[in-house]
Amino acid sequence: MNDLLYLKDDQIKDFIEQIFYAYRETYADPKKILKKYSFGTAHHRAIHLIERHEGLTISDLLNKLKITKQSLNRVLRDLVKNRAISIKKGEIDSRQRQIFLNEKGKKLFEEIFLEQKKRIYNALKNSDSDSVIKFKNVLNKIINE
Amino acid sequence: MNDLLYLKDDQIKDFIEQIFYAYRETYADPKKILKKYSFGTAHHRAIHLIERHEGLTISDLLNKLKITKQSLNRVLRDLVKNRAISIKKGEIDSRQRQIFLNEKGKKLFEEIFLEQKKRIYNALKNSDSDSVIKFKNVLNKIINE
DNA sequence: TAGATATGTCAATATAACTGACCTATAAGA
DNA sequence: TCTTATAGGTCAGTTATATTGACATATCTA
Repeated sequence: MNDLLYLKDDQIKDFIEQIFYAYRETYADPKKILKKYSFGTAHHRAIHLIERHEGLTISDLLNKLKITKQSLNRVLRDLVKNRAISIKKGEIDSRQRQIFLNEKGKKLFEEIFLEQKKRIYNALKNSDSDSVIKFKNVLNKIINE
Repeated sequence: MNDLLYLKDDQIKDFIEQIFYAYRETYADPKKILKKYSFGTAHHRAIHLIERHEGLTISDLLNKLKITKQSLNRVLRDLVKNRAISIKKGEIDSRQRQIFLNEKGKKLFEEIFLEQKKRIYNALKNSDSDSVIKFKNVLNKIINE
């Protein structure tokens, strides 16, 4: 298909394998912390996205997570019950709901992030900025393909 | 924690989000194909690793997947039943089992890979080799942290 | 031969997703 | 204003993938 080494099938297969490991390890690190709060990785992903996109709507979150609203509902119910998040009527369109982290949710996020950060931080600290920029660019191209 | 832009928390949070998207999208692509064979992503991951590491043992596979042997057993049973793989006694240590793809498994792998490859191939084809090398290096550091 | 190792399996449970159906509230267009 | 579309909530049942714990067998190693 191509004579460039980095486009050979074996290289692509390696990437597919490594993307799996990178995801699994990155999200495995904070599982002990989550368990203290009786949360799982589904809650983690939701909290992460809410922190990164404060005030996002239910459908924003559904589009990012790509799960059904029934699945998301379980997760959000748990987070509301725990007072980690608040769900408010949309300011412009009141059919919508906007999701925010409460103080408790912010603290939980920080605790999770502190643990999860280590792996990425340690991987990047010995990389030059050019490597990091190029890593980000390729990652982005993979996502947006 | 650090004054380098690419080590700021926001950047790290972005990476955590992007690693999730990259994994999800990469493994979502072949789901329709898998469904034809009544297989899921668990079977896909196993087939991928068996293809990449022909003749690997049960414990090799367990170490790569990091799931319990009970979980793996369901997956391998399905694959054996489908004649996608063969499990043979270890040549050196006959307590061990070595796993191989059959012709049917190889064809299935190729069908899955052809679909999954597109995303990675298209992402890499417009990147220079330096970007690809650096992407691989950073990914590796994340995994081995 | 005794103990350690590699694997297989039964049973119960947990987590996170799914499909399908149906409901309310609100916005937007004819 | 009436109608339809959209955003979201919820009930019920099911599926996929993982877990824990217990126990069994075969084989290697000291």
